[in-house]
Amino acid sequence: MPTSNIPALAAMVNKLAQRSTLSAAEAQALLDLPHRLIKADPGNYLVRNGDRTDSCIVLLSGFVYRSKIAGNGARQIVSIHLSGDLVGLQNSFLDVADHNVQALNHVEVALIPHQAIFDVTEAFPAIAQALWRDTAVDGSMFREWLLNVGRRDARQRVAHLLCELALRQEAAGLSESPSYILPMTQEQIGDATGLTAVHVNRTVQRMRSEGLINAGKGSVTITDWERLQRVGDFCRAYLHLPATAA
Amino acid sequence: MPTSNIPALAAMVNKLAQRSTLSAAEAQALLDLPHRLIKADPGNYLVRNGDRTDSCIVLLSGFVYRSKIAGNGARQIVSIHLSGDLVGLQNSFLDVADHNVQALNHVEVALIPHQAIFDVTEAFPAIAQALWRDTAVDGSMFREWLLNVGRRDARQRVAHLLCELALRQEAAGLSESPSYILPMTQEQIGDATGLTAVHVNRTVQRMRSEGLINAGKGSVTITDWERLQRVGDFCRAYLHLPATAA
DNA sequence: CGATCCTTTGATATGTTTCAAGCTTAGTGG
DNA sequence: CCACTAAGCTTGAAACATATCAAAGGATCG
Repeated sequence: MPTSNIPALAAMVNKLAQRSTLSAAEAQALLDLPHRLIKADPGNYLVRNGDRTDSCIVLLSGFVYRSKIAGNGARQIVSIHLSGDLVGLQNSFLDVADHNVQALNHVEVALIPHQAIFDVTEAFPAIAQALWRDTAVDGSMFREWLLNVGRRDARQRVAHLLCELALRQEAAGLSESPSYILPMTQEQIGDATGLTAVHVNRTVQRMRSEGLINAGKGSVTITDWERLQRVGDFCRAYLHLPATAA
Repeated sequence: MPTSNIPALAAMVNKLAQRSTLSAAEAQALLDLPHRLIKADPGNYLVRNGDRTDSCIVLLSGFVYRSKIAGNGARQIVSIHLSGDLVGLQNSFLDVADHNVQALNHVEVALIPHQAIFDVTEAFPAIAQALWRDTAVDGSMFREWLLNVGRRDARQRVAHLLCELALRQEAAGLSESPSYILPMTQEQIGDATGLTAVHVNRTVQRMRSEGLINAGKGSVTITDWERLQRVGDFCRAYLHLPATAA
């Protein structure tokens, strides 16, 4: 149960409202979506590749990641999600899940039945658009990750990942720069960037010695944001976040 | 102008109908979408990174690809599209294009105004779902490419790409296996797989000598489909195509 | 039928992986 | 609350896949 009387899905609605205009009625319809609350521990599966899902996931607290496994057993993390993110929306439209969803740390999620999503989108076309836009942004982030993994070297990849997570957490109001929580092991960072845990380790050390970041103990401090962005070839446009005052 | 009196958007409608159920009225509404026909030559840009687009692209003939450019100038191709594909749907929801769309060979495309898309989806919820599902499949393909580029070696990557294109062309009724048209240079194959043109060349030669494929002159012949799939760690599930009789 | 783009080849450089071991930290049960 | 254990981090040396550079040969298209 949430700590206060803030509705469970409030963070999700806020995030959607950042990118799409929602009337009070539409926002309320989203808040009223039926859902079931679930807790999970680090590593627990929320969805398994091949599952036939009947609901989509809204992350209420903690972090989850989506991954795929190659035939040789290698894992590729394809996205990382933070609180307020709609994770399983894609699966609402696809017969069978084509990837895994796992908890990164202790998480709380809400499961919303696909049918409830469909119903609310039929009743409110603006909601359909907002959710569809969310799916489109998801796609944009995959494209950037593809560029990251396909065409950048190890240092750039890690820097880019750290920039993205910093900005997303800040945009979601989950952290004040320059520090944020990152409950990822170096192995998981490697799985997200197409690198080995060993090489991530050496890369992070190098970045530390260069005065770019300070990482460890489940959190990251960015010591030179401007330079880290330059190193990571980071440009926020692909996140399609609203322009900030700063 | 198309060669016969088949409606320009027929291939798109067929493709959508493979994954979603559409009534006759819905199919007709899609066929009736207002559009402008455009031709383009190899390399021509249909959308540029940063563009503010007002229409989405349906590919009528030929091939296009989407790409992103890293700060150092390296290109990553993030998807390849064939005739009947809806290419710019994502951009309908995003302020500014986050990638390029370019012609691979001589192409004919239809441009449909975003507004027309919105209108038809409001009138026909089933169309909204079908298009949304198309966006979701797009996402699924990005995830698989991410796995391909991040966790497979050169031979697997190229094999996987060739399998995907073979299957998609066959599913679209554009080719009979085992041969199909592939107007990509080895450099472009490299850009799609995160490799160098030189290394693609050596990899393709090896695959040729192994009796897997026969490539050249803008087309590919798969000489051992079963083995190529195994080599490429290819599993069609992520394409979310309807099950075939075979 | 020339010019440009694409493929091929060789030699060398380099980034990243692999393997293996020691070290540190965090969590758990007695 | 300490000791034990497992998980994660760090380090080094060697192997490997892929990139880079450079140049020659083929194909394609106006």
